[in-house]
Amino acid sequence: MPRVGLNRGAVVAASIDLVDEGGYTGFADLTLAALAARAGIAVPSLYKHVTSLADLRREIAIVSVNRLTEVISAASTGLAGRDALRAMAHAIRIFAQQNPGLYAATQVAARRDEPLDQPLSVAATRTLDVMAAVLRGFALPPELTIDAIRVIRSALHGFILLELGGGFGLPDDLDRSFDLLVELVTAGVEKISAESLATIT
Amino acid sequence: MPRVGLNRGAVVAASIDLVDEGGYTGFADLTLAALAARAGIAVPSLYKHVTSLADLRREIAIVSVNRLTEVISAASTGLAGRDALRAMAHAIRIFAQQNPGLYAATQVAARRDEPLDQPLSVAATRTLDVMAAVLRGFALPPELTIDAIRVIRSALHGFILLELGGGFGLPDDLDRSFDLLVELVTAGVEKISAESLATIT
DNA sequence: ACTTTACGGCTAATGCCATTAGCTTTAAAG
DNA sequence: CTTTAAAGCTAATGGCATTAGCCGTAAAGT
Repeated sequence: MPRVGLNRGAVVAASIDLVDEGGYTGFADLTLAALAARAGIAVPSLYKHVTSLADLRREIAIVSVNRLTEVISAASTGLAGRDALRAMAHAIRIFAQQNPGLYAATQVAARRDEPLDQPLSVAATRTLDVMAAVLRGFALPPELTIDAIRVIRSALHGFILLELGGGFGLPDDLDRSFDLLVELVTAGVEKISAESLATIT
Repeated sequence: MPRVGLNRGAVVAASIDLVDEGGYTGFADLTLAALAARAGIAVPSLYKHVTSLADLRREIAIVSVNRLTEVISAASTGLAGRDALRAMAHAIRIFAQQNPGLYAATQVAARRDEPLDQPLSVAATRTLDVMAAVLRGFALPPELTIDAIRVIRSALHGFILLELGGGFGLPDDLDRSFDLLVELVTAGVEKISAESLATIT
């Protein structure tokens, strides 16, 4: 038995490859059997590096969330206000199109009561922080920032899920629909920003 | 073996009960073993009424989509324009909150190439028709109607998924965030409606 | 009323999956 | 050169969907 010489990192990396090759359902379809085959070892050997399939999924989710954060950050740096928001929106969509499996992995919510989800929770919080930073240019009051982020996340998330999942019949002119969505949300955020400023004044 | 006297309808009904009791993940967690236990028969006996688990899932999806269509229709009849849109939005969210499992079942997309998905496709089309009817009051040109429906679906869908999946940390003031989302989308649709009218004139 | 047939149930068996237990070997640490 | 921990292995278990094939029951025909 010539040792392959794997470690947790290599196993996770291999699983990420598999997830991404599997398209939108790659994350849900991930199986230890497939991973072991890819890594060139027997299935039970995986347990030397990973405590369970759930553990592996968590790890993949963390990596995916971090990549998404990175993408958002990269897309919006140097921009502000509506430009930053638009850039973020398109960057997220492109990430999802290019890495549908990882985007799907991004969706797993961290349970606050589950200690094992703690690292994922931290990663998710960082994403939200970056999103909040993108909104800084709108000068929204704190409570409205929370609402605005929720609205933006919802709209983008919903569109992307429907797009990846094939929920919009024909892929006809999806770009135009997405642009409209982004413009609509951007205009909405600008509006509530203006209103909140008016109230203060 | 005292016959239980089941038929396809009863089996599907029992599975729908199970899915709905299972909360948000009830649809994904549905298992023939659990269903057989609930129905009081052995697992293989289910195959006398259903050709596979996938078949059953499809059936559940159809029922769920039809219920959602009904909910939207009921909520919006007698209303028009922004009132109809608002009513639809809130009705969908309430449906999802009260029947998280069925709402999740609603998400399964019909593949156009798969003949078995045909009935589901039909059901989904009916939902879109009702949504289009809700938008009638805005007098949007046809292409914009498609875009508008996509935007609305995306926003509502995304919010509801994040809400049900626990994607928004604390459930703190989610109602307010949702109201904001609805107002924002409504305002956006009104705006593009006004713009398209202006273009024509 | 009697027979026939179709249907609704059953048990047994298969195969895929994750997971656990316990063994062996390699490679690094001493 | 020896020890030891890590990394691999095979074998076994239990949950799941699915298939094959058997048997009683209830309805349909005569």
